Amino acid sequence: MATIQDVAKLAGLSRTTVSRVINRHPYVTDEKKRLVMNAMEELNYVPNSSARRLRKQQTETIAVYVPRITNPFFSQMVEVMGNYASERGYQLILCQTSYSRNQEINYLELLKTKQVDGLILTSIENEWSNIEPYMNYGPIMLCNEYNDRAQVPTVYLDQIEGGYIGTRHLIEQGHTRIAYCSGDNHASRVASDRYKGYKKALEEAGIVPSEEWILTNAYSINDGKRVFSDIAKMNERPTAVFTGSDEVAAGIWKEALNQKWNIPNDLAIIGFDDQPVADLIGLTTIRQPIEKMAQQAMGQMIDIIQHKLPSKKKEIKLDFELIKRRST
Amino acid sequence: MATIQDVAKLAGLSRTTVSRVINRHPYVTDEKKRLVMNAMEELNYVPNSSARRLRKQQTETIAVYVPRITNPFFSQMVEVMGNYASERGYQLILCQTSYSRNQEINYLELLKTKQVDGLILTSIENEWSNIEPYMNYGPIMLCNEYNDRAQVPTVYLDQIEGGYIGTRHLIEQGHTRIAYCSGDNHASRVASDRYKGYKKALEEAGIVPSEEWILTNAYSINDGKRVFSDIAKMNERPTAVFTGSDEVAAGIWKEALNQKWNIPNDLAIIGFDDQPVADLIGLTTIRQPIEKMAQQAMGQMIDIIQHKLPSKKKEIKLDFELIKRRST
DNA sequence: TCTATCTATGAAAACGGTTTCATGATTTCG
DNA sequence: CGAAATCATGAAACCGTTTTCATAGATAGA
Repeated sequence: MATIQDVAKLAGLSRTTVSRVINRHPYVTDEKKRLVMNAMEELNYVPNSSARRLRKQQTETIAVYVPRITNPFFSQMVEVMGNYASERGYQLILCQTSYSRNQEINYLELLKTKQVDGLILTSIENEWSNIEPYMNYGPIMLCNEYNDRAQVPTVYLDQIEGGYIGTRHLIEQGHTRIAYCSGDNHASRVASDRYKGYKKALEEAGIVPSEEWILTNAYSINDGKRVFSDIAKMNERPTAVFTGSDEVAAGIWKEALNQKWNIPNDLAIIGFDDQPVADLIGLTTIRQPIEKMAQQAMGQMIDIIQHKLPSKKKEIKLDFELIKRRST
Repeated sequence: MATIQDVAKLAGLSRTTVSRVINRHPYVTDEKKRLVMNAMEELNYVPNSSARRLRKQQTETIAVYVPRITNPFFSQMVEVMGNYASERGYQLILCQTSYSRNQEINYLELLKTKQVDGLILTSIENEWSNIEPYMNYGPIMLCNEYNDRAQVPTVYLDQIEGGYIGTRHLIEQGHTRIAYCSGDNHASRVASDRYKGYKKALEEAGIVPSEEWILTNAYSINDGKRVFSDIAKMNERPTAVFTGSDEVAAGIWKEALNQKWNIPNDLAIIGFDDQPVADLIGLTTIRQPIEKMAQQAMGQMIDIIQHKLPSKKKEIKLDFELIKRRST
């Protein structure tokens, strides 16, 4: 591999001048510029990024944290972030926390060793107090997940609203026995707020839900199937169910059909996210503007990095949209 | 940030000795080791990875190329690769080519600038001759896609077999009018071989397909919907359709139901990949062992990097499995 | 006991760039 | 016309590690 020294020698100039040409500094005559360009061409020279990183103390790399990339919500997020980052000359390191606190902390050490210029978290597994110390090592942002104590830029949706809109819709369809099922992450404001929204809508309508109707630990299609069985076994069955993701909703839908239930007559289902599968099976759902969120977050992050802005709270709130389909 | 020099000073030793402790070299007395450890602890020291990269000429980073991360086939692949890499101390840079030749080449420049130790390609957009030159800059592997001319390790499935198994299944179900629909990538052996398998099965059964039945450019659910409309408009309609992915199959299925067609009586559909959606909508499909592929590929790659093995052709062939469901 | 080998450590070079500083040539301005 | 500002270039310092080389003491083998 040719180094900048080789180029300099071939061009009959100093490393400094070559570096100037590479970095488009002013104060290089066109003639020398041409000499350097030719030499670079001839030697097939490419600057070594490790050296550059070391000297410039920046990596042009951004880490994105997701629980699992196979979750369509997060893969859409990453798709958009990746493309946007690439357009602006950044590359993306993917960190899958696998819903594990340890794994999240492991990956956070990345920032310490200066392997990335910044971090975007789309979910949080640990208490914020465990994450906060890492802010010393570089900018951190939240996208999707949010937290009161986190003094960082945050792109989010008010999940109280999300839970409210969905539940309200079910109530308007005449339901009073509405189950609620979600994942179960103690550190997640998304989870707790959405539940608050559900309760709020019920309270407004003067409905008191049975405790039995609150189902947790539901993330995947298979969890959805399990949730259906749980519902089917209940003495006092709900007539509708609010779910935390389209995947879980799809699992419920699938198992309900297996058992010859009629959707929505025997059970109305509302999903969350508006993933492709929702359209496929005719699922009413609450769309989150993933693309906008991802772009806003990545844009902010690059801004912060490039202008060395101090990390401070700055909330960007986006809006939901209810997508009515056949399942309610 | 504390540097190795700071640690050395605090411990009253040389940088060399500190480095030895960090890298677990022999020939350090336990006493000095303890001194160093304490100093590192006290200063909250973490080695700077840029410096280390520069000196060691390796990055502990592997780039994975996929067309789009939102395609479930590839997101599953990346999920497994990411976890496996992380276990072995490597991190993963995600490169989405967006089915674009330019984008693929752009990302290939990464390897040139030594930003990664190796490359795993799961798809190929350019002719191999355009990719080959990059082999000079570091190890490249193929996983899923394959190519005769590529002298690199390859984890793959024989897609002739894939096309054959699916088509053969439809023939065994009594179909003789079988449409074929797929993406359309000229550089892709996966695409061309699968088509060969389709033709082979038909020929064996003495069937000559109508040219009208060969549908291309189908990647997504929406493409599937379009494909259904095309089929519905045909004079000589097929009674079954072989598709290149479960997503496309799902699109066909969805639109067929919309038009009140009966699946499989009016139209049998076979998908490819066995993604979660296949189980959901009861799609017969051909399962690819994604997890195994991903692990084999990442394992090989790390081996190659760590033992500095020369890049040469080495084919690891895995097998399909037909999953029979209600759509055929 | 004398040499060869092994153990333990540090000084200095190396990795490949960018940035600072110095210097001289050229241009601008009063 | 002389001083100040601007332009153009290179030498050397610097980023923070790892690796090579040198050295000296300890141990083993003859």
